[in-house]
Parts: sequence; structure tokens; C-alpha cells
Amino acid sequence: MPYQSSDKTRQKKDAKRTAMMQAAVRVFSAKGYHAATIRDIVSEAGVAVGTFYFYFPDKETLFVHLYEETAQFLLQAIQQATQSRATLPQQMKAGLQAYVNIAVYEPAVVQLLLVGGVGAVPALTVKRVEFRERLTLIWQRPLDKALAETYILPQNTRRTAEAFAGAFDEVILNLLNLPEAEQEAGAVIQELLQFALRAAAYTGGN
Amino acid sequence: MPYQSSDKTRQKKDAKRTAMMQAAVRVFSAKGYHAATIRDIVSEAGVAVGTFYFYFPDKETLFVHLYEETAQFLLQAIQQATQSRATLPQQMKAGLQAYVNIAVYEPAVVQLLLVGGVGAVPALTVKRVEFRERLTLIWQRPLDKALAETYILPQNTRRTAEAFAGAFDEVILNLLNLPEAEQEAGAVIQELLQFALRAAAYTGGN
Amino acid sequence: MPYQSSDKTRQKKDAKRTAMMQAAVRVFSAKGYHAATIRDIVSEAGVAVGTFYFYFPDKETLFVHLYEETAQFLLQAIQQATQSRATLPQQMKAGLQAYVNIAVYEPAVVQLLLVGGVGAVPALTVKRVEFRERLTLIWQRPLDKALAETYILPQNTRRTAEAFAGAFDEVILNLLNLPEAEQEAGAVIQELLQFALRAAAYTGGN
Amino acid sequence: MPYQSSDKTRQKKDAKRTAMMQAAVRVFSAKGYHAATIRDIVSEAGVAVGTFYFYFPDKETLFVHLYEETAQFLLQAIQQATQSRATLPQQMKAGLQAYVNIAVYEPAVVQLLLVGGVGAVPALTVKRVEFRERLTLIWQRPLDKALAETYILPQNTRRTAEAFAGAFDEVILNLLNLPEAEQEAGAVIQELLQFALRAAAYTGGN
DNA sequence: TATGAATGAGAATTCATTCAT
DNA sequence: TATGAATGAATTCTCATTCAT
Repeated sequence: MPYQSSDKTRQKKDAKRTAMMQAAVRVFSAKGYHAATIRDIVSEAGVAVGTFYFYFPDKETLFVHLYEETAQFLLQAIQQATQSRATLPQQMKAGLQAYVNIAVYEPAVVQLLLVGGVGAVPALTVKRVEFRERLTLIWQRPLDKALAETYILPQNTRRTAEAFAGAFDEVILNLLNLPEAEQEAGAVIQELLQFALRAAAYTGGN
Repeated sequence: MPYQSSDKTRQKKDAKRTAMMQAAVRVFSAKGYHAATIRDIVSEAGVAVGTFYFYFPDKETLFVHLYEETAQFLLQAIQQATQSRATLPQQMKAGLQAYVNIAVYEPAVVQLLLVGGVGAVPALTVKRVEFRERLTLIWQRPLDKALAETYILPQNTRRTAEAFAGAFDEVILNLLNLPEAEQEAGAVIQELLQFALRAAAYTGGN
Repeated sequence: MPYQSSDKTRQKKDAKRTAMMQAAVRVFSAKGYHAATIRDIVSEAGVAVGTFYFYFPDKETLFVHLYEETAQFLLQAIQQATQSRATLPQQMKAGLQAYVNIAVYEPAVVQLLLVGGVGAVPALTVKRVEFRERLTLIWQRPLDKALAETYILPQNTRRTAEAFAGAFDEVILNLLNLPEAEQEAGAVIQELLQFALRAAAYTGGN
Repeated sequence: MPYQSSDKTRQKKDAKRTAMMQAAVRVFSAKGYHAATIRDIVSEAGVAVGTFYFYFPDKETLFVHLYEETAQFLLQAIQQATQSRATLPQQMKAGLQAYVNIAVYEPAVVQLLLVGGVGAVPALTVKRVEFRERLTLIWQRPLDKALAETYILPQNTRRTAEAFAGAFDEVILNLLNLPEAEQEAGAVIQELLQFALRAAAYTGGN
């Protein structure tokens, strides 16, 4: 009779795998790719070194995988927020809220994406470009829609979206460096929203 | 006859020192601090390992020094550009031109500052924060002046400046990834200028 | 089945640790601290470089530890020998026997203490002084007792003990350089004993 | 016309050579062979690295040469002192005075011989043995003479001399570690003399 | 599955020695 | 002769990865 992992076994396995991945996100985002050691990760996860290699092929693969997954998570959250609204102000606000929320409550996610893997590993470069591209597109779509509806003045929306992506990241990273990030969050969202609407030359219609 | 530590010798030494530093900038900006090895640097410079340690105390010291020097160079260039003009549009345009110019003709400078040393070494973290702070201040000063003269609407200029810093960096890094960056430069400057003026709610006065 | 960190495993690890320490003692005592490389030690022990650093933090720490441990071992052996006897001749004889015994059957111990770590590492200098001090005290105590009981003539027992320490070491090191050290051992003990008793002006009482 | 170094030139050369050797003795005796670098030596001597290799073939050769020369100097001084006297007490006293004198006024000499080159370089081992041997013989000769004249009791004078060599070295090294070595010197000589005469069972004749 | 001991390639750094001037 | 810039072999130590249990 072939070995068949029962549900319970699989659950346990998944739980351990998940624990290690979460530990890895914490460690990678805290120390960056190179400074983070496998030992750091496994001791954070409470397992042995060997266990790491049972679940993951190697450090680099895990990191890239983590990066992709984390990017996916963040992008989806922001996109869903923007797509659930109709007007540009609402879309931008919802998107910013989602982004800031994640930044404040899951800072490791943002750290990993924006800081942890910058000069890290060659294989990541392309993923990074991809991430920036998708993030830009998320901000561009509402702009394109608003432009089509003449709610904003004619402009290179692609460029505006790039600028948004950079601007939001910078402000949010600065926010994370404050001790009372949570309290500031609301104000930051407001200010970024106004910034974005002004920058997009939002006219509110006609 | 004793060795002549004359001007010629001194000049040669300085030249070699400079050449090695430039090689180091190239390697650091291309690979990031950790991935760049001393061997990479010396082979880029065409010298032996020992020569590196004849000129510099160690990898970290050199990197931090390079980072500071490079930051100083970039910041000064932008600041001088903005300060040499009187009105907000002129200031922003001059600053952006200076920035984009350096990015296009000395890409390693920008790469080093924005990419090369991100999750690198503890001693650098503080330098990085300092650099971001100073860069933000450069963009903030024109805004404060314009605000005082009521050329822009009331706003948190600090936040606007942060957003500018992030926005410009992102767009410029994207520009550098293009094959024909040089040709695009003019358009990018124009678009960033318009973006900035809109975002600052520049009214042109009264 | 999970890895059993059982007694057997633990014992094996301890055994290997001990084996490596013995290898290190051999290498250190043969070459001295500086000339002994980690590679020497691990190849003597038959393991890989990494294994060394799995068991010990670094070369210097191990060496100092080894020195202390070895000193402790030798000093204790000599001291126990002297303390188990009552009269000066018996005490000196027992101490010398213990010392010569160790020198002949564990020459590395003596080599390490007397030769291996002489101009070695700053941290050791103090340990060395400490070792000489304790060794001197071991020889001084019987002298003080004998002096109190007027079995020896009045003298600076501290100085006499220092001279003993130096004299015994010199003769024993010379003994170790002989091919047939073992056979000579008995005669050396006798001669050193006579030497010591004469030098201490031992009168045998009254 | 062949190059002929004039007397003045040769003197200068010799002066520089001597300066470097003295510097080397200081550095070697202070740091030990391995820790002493060529750079240490030349900067102590006030010349450039290259100059070192003009006068000496390499570090090891210089060290061995220095060791021999220093040994020769010390041995000769002691031997002349002992040979200039007739009776054992006078010989021992003169020898000890010479030894302690050098130790106190040229501590580097003694440090180099007794400490600086212990686990140093293989080529030295034989020189070291030779030095100990010659030192022992210096102490042995007076003993043999005294024995022949029945001023001391029958004994293995070779062994006694070895013990003297070790005893004197130990006490003198301890003396050098004191801050006020100079003041103590007289007492140390006295005590060592008494020690030696007792140990040799000196009867003063018939 | 899980463990952690063991491995060894590779990195930073030192320093004796060489050599063009 | 004298200089000091340049060299590169050698050393210590780290850490991703493997493997016997």
C-alpha cells in the first residue's frame, strides 16, 4: 500500500511550511537577502536547518518565491480596492488605504518588496521590474479611465502612474520609520490622495 | 638616487586611487554591496587584491565613503540647480534637469545611491536616511518659498517633497532601464515638471 | 522518525570534540600558536574546516581554553602529589614524579604550556603569568611549611620557589629532547630532588 | 673604474644597517617573531620597506642572525665574567651580575632570547638548543672546576648547570616584569648566588 | 519527516616580498 | 642606494548545502 499522507499529516506539513515562510519573510525583510542566514530563518521558525531543505530547494528559490507571493498579495489587495470603486478619487483613496493598511499592519511585506530584495540576487531583478510594472499599472488604470471620461486633463498616464508608484512608496516607507505610524496613517492617506488628485489634474468632471 | 615622492608620483597615485574608486562605484552599483567582492573590484580596476588594501582600509569603509561622496555630488548638483533660479517652475525644471543629466551620463552614481546600498551594512542605514532627508529638503525648499509667496495652494510641503523625491527616483530609474534613455530624457523632464507643478497646485501667482 | 539527540549522539559529539581538542593540543604544542593553522588542526583531526568552527568559536578562544585546561591539569596533578605527603623531601619527590610523569607520557601538555604559547596572543600573556605564578606557589608551599618547622634554613622561599620552577622546567624540557626520555626519568627525578633539597638547605630537622 | 664605496659611505651604510638591526631586536622582543612585521621594523628604524630588503635577505634570516648575535653577546658577557674569577662563589656572582646587568639595561636582549623566538621558526629550533647548551656549559665549567678541587660535593654537574640555567632565567624574567627592576637587581643577585651555592653544595673547601 | 553534525567553496584581510623609478 | 607602490599566496572565518541517522 503506497504511502498516503492523511489530511492531518498534510495539514501539519503545510503548517510547518507556512511557519517557515513567515519566518523567512520576517528575517529577509529585517536583514535583507544576504545578511539573512538559513540559520536565522530556521531558528525564527523553531525548526532545524535540515528541515528547511526538506521544504525548499534553496535560499534563493525561496526568496524569489516569497517575493513573488508577497508581491502578488500586495498587488491584489491594492487592485481589488481600486476596482471596487467607480470614480478616480474613490479608487485612489481605496487603493491608498489598502496599501497603507498593509504597510502598517504587515510592515514586513512592504519591507521585503521595497527594501529586502534590492541589490539581492540576479534572478530577482526581473521579478522586481515585473512588480514595479504591475504596481504602476494598478495606478494607471484608474487614470486611463478618468482620462477617457475627461475627468483629468490630457497627460501621459503611464508616467503619472510611475510617479505615483514612487511617491507612494517613499512616503509610506517614511511613515514606517515613525514610531507612531498607525496614528499618522489616516493623515498620510489624505495627503497622498490630495497629492495624487492634484498631480493627475483631477477636475471632478466636465 | 632616492625615490622621488615628487608631484608626478603623487599624481599617479591619486590617479590610481581615483580609478579604483570609480571601478568600485561601477561594481557596487551593478551588484550591490554584498554581492560585490573585492576581487570584482580589483579585477575591474586591473590591479591585485593587495593594492585595494593599500589604498583603502576595508570594503565597508570604502563603500560608505563612496556613498557619502556620491550623495554629496548628486545633492549638490541638484541644489545648485534649484538655487540658481527664482520661480518654482524654473527651480523644479533646473533641478530635474540636473538630476536626469547625472542619471543619464553617470548612471552608476544613481544606481549606487538608489540601488547599490539598500539592505547593505548597518553603518549605511543612517547615511541612507540622511540622504533621503537631504534630497527631500532640496525639493521642499522651493515649495516653501512658493507657498510663502502664495504661488501654490496651502499644503504639507514636507509630504509633497517626500512624494516628489520618490516620484522622481522611480521615473528616473525606469528611464535608465530604457535602451535609448538619452533621447527620452527631455520628455521625461517635461512630464515630471508638469507632474510636479500640478501636484504642488502651482497657480502661477495670485 | 525525528533525529534522536540521545545519549549516543551526544557521546559521539563529545568524543569528536575531545578528539579535535587533542589534535589541537598536538598541533599547537608542535608548532606554536601562530604557525599552527586551522587547516593543520583539522587535517590532524581528520575533519573539515567548517567542523572546527562548529565546535569552537575561533582559534584564539580555543587556544586560550586549551592552555587554561592544560595548565589546570598539570598544576592539579603536581599539587595533589605534593599535598599528599608530609615532609619536604617526600613532597618534592612526589611533585617531581608527577611532573616528570606527565612530561614523559603527555609531552604535548608540557610543550603547550612551556613552548606553544610564548609570544602568542595578548589574551594569553596574562594566563601565562598566572600559570607561572601558580606553579611557583605549588613549590613554595612545602618550603614555607618546612621553614616554619625549621627544617630548612631561613631564606626567601618565594625566590627559591621561582628558581625551582625554572630549574625543573629546563631540566624536564631537556629530558624530553632525549630519545630515551622514559629511561632517564628516574634519574632525573632523583637528581632534581637532591638539587632542590640542597638548594633549600634542607637539614632534616633539629 | 670600479665602484668603490668610500669609508664614509660604508660607515653610513653600516649605521643604517645597525639601526635596522637594533630596531628589529626591539620589535621582535616586544612582539615575538610572528606578530612583528617588516613594516613595524622599518618604521621603528625610520626607513622604507624596500630598504630592509636591501640589507637583509628576508625576515627569517634576519631573525635567526639576530638571535645568534644576541646569544653570542650574552654568552660572551657571562662567560668573561665567570672566567675572570677564581673561586666558585666569585665566578657565580660575577656571572650572575653580568646576566642581571644585561637583563636590566638591555631587556630586549633577554626578551629576544628567552621569549621572542620560542615557537617561532623551525630554523631557530636548533639555534635555540645550541644557545641553551652553551649557556648550560658556562654554568657547568665553574662547577666542574670546583668539583675537581672538592669544593663542592660529588654530583652530576651537567644537571646542576641545566637547573641553574632554568632557575636564573625564570627569576630574571620575573624580575623584568617588576616596575622597579633596577632596584631589586642587587637582592636578586645575592639570592640567586646563595641559591646556587647551596644547590651546588658548596663547602668552601675540604 | 526531521535532525543537526559535517562539509568545503568562497569571502575579507594581512603581510612578506618584489620591482620600477 | 633608497623608496614605497604593487603583488598574491596564505590565513581566518562564514554559511549554504548535504547526509547519516
